[in-house]
Amino acid sequence: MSVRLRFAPSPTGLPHVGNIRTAIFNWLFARNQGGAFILRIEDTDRDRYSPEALKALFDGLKWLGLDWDEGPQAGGDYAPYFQSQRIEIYHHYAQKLVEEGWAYYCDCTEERLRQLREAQKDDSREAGYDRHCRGRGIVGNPIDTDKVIRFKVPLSGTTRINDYLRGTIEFDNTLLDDFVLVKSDGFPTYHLANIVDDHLMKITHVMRGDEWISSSAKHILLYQALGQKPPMFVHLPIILGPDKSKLSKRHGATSILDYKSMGYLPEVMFNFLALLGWSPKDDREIMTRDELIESFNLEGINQSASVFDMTKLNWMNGEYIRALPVDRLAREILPFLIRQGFIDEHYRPYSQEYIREVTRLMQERIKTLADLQEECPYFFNEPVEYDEKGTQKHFLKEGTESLLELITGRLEELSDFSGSPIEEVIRYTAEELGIGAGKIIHPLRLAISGMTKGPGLFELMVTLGKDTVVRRLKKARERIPDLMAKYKAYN
RNA sequence: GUCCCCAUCGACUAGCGGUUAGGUCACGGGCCUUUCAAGCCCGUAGCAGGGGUUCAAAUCCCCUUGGGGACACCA
Repeated sequence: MSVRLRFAPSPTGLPHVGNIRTAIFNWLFARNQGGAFILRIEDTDRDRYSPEALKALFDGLKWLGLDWDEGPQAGGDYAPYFQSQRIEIYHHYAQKLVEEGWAYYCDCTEERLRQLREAQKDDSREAGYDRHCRGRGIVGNPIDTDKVIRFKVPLSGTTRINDYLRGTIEFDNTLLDDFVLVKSDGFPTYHLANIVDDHLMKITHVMRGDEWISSSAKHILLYQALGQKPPMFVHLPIILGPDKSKLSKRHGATSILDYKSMGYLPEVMFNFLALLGWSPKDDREIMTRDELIESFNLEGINQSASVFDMTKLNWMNGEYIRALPVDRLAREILPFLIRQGFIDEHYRPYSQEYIREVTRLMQERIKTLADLQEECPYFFNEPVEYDEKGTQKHFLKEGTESLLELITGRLEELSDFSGSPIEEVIRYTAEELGIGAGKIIHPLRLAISGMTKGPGLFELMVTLGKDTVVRRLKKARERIPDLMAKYKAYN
């Protein structure tokens, strides 16, 4: 029998990288085994439901290339895949459980439950529902808004869950309270809906976050009551922030779409997340989607939580960026340049060719698609200020003005403003003046870009073009007296 | 507080009784070089502690400690 895996998010917030990692593992295992990957939307919490979250979820999955064989938009033999559209199914099972004595109606008010909790807080003894209605024989209907249906947890004994990674885990039944199956709004809780659907949809492996371990005893009990065989559980270790607590909003970006807008490539997020908590057991780090599918297995999943390391993510993104064909990279960078206001949709005021050149020059110098703004604004804007350290080092020497003037004049006369003639002019001048070429190159770079780092100067000049270069050189020369005065005053 | 899970360099990890404890990121040094990157070379750095079992323990067992998670009419 082939495996059937599901990813069952609830659309209550933006898709968290932790959940996405879970989706990736499920997807990878399904693809590795030639099984099915099912997307099921657990939208039974009508208070927290958010259409934006649902859209973001689809966007995120599609961005990463996590296609589903069954689910919303795809359909499938077990449709519908929105739990909110399966209410009657849950009611049927809930009613059956009540009739068979596994569950009961409860009409305790919120107020009573609140007081109960209050009293238990001081007492510090058993927590949870006190089973007030367990023996009252209340008759009802799942749609009744003044009642809930609770599961009748055995008063003694232990429940064992079998986890693929951790073996058998035991829970004392006395620790469990009579949890709610159907809420007073008629919607099922996660516990009921999840078990019913996993059974009906013939899910073979439940791969989900670690945080579910403690509830899984309830799930086993439900499977038993329903006379069903539980699937294989694979509880995945959670993802931590740098401070080792569960990765959350306060650690910064947590939505997969945040990473998209920060300039990370989808294949990087996929590769990186796949390696967070799973290892191919060899030394590979950069792995293609196909390699990941081919290598993925349950044995490689780690048992301990792992820290989401942005530094390594940056490295990996850089690796992928460098490996990309220039044209593809330029295309990926485009939306970022537009967003940053450097160009419009038609490359104006520049050209596709210009953007391609900038991309080519910057390819090995950026870590994210958004880095151009920081790394090389001079390709799009005139430098308004000059790097401070650079200024002190390269602009304040006697003779810098005349040097710039000399070079500017010679460059202006060049009819062929390309790499080697430019280099020739500079090297010749250096020789003529009896100085190292660096003595000319550094001040020139600063004058042209305002920065002390960047692509090779000659390439940079060619890309910017003669007019721009000459204009910036003249402007820099004019400003040097001011700069000298300013820095002299400080020193 | 109760229950549960986890424990190898700062981070991600390999190791599944016998290894000089390996790789990657980061960090430090060097090479290359017009700067910054990239690339290449080298290096610093780890089995939480204590008991067992065994000829032999990072690997198996127990305890301690530490970290994390769960304790809803949320998932």
